[in-house]
Amino acid sequence: MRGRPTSLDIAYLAGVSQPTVSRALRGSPMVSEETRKRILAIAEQLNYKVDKNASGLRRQYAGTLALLLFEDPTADESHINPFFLPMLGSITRTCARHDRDLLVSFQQLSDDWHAEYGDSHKADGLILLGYGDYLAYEGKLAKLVERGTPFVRWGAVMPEQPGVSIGCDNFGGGRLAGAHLAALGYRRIAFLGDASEHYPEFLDRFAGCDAALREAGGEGLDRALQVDAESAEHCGYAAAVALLERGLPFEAVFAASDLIAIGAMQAFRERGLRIPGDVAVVGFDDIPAARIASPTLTTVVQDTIRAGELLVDALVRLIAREPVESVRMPASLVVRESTGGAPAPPVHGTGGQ
Amino acid sequence: MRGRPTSLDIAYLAGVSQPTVSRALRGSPMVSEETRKRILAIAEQLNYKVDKNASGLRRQYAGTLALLLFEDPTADESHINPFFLPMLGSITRTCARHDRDLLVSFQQLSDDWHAEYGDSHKADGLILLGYGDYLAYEGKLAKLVERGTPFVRWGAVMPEQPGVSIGCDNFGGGRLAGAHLAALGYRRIAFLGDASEHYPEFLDRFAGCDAALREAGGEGLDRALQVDAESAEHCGYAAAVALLERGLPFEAVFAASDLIAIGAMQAFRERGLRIPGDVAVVGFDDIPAARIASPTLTTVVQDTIRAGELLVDALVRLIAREPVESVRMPASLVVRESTGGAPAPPVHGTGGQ
DNA sequence: CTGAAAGCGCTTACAG
DNA sequence: CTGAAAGCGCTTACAG
Repeated sequence: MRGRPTSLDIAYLAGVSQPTVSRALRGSPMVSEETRKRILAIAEQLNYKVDKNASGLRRQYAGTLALLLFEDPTADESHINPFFLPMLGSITRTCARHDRDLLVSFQQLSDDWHAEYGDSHKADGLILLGYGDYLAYEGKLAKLVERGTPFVRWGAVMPEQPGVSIGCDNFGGGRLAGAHLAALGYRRIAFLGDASEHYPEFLDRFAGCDAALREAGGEGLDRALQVDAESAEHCGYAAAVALLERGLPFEAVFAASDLIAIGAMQAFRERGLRIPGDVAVVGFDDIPAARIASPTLTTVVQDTIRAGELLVDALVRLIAREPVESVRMPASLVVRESTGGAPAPPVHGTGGQ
Repeated sequence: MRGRPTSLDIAYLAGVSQPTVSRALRGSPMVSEETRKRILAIAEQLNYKVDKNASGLRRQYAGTLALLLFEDPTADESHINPFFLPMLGSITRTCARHDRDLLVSFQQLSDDWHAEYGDSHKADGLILLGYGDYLAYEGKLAKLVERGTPFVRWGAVMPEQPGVSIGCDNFGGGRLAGAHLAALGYRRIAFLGDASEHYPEFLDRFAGCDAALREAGGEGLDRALQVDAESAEHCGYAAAVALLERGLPFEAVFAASDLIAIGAMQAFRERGLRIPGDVAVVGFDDIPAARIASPTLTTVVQDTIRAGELLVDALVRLIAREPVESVRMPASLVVRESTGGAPAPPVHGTGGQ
């Protein structure tokens, strides 16, 4: 027995045929209890593991899911959006629960990832994460559908969309933000984020906030107070600067993401504006930095842990050719100092909650 | 031609034998230029990808590296140490450059990961990341070495250590922190972190700081001002509280990691202590939050991007049975507001640098 | 430069 | 309940 043991080695030691070993190991009911036990004991002792390549080849199946994370082209190469970190953790754990391995890869939206995976049996299906220009991306989704590659993506849930999406209720989240600001008496609210069909998530957040302001009897969001920004601190910083340069009055800012909000707060602070005294700020995502920023950031929370579970569960079902629906998850609001709605926490508030 | 095309389909269309297709695709020199071109064109057109299972089975090789990230048992389930995020990005990119896939898995230190991978041909080698009790872990490393499983780990580089490690010069980093504090006139410095052989990285940071203080003519670090803490915000918070309760005077804190530092700063702030006025703080890691915290945190920088490259390069060489040495990477210090050594940055300082 | 043959280690009908 | 046989799709000596 040279090197790694094979099922044949075990068969020899157990005095049975090799297929019987295979059956016993996979828990087939067509093996006697006694034989199974003997085989399992030997396998354990030899530290035998089924060869994934052989098994995958025979079963035409990889037992692996691929997670493709798209990097914002604007982000410097070391900075993945921290929003995805807990989701990544949740995805890996859910994969383990389903007995799948997880291949992780960072991609540019422009790459040929839609061909690279799936076609090579590297992975049985794809999980697509990341912000980016949706229109540049929709075509590739359609191509995946056409080829029958199972995939799920995190992002805006829209009608007529190729494939299955899991996303948060961005409109609802935006509405929570808008209602909160309206209740505090804010009327002229700026929006930092690319609110166009290129970024449907941001657009929905914009629309939700707009709706809440109107419901509160106001005018809604003013496009003159909207500045494009992708989800990165330096974009938020630049957007805030651009907003100030327009010279229009505003009392609060709703940032399309926490990274944008944090960059904007930095710009405001450097220009001597007090937060929330001169300008209130609301973000979106509740990344860890939202609690560390000064002032701490009021923001819309998405349940990233649950999201990771839903993504993997949906993909596993898709691979099994079961029907799967897109899911829009509820969002909630957490009020912190940046909108003046909460006093400084009396007890330790950074590690928990 | 049903479903996915195989090399046989291409052979048929190209009018050659199947092995010739295989040779052409892998760039063997034993194929005429003309034949190769014809084959490549057909493969391209059919969107052919080599089946990884078949190829891996035949070559006894996975083309895959496994990244095992150990979670701090104390961290809540969604919080991976953000320090590892840029490293993860760098690792995935370096893997792509080496034409390897990356399997990612989160493990408890107690799990049987040392058997799970490698033995099953899931991966050709392991990358081990994560903080945790080193002594609980050393035995498993020795077992990996014994089995001949190629692996590299991120962590303290020590003599007589099983396997290959890539780590930063923790002693040197601690010395930079100590020298900085000494130069500012601080003498009584507390250390927050588990400075024992269970956490050799923290111990080295402690020892480096101690050495610098002595070199500056002081007494070194006082164990009475050292409080155990693992790398998490709530641990740093608790450690700072415990430190204050001891009632001993101290002027500055060297935290074994940024997460500890940020938790500690929170505790100090809540008790009305000014930073750096009443207590200066230095961290270690330079996670993104270090720049967002208020005050911004002076800290020791590790080059995580380079670290990711070194880890993958080393593992690839190990797999090829080439000799590989452990590497200790230099650390540097970035001075920010928490030690009062730097004025508030005049320009935008959050996104770049 | 190319082809016929063997085999990587499994899983799964097919017999018994 | 168990075994003999075939085959998943490649790669690689071995001939020519």
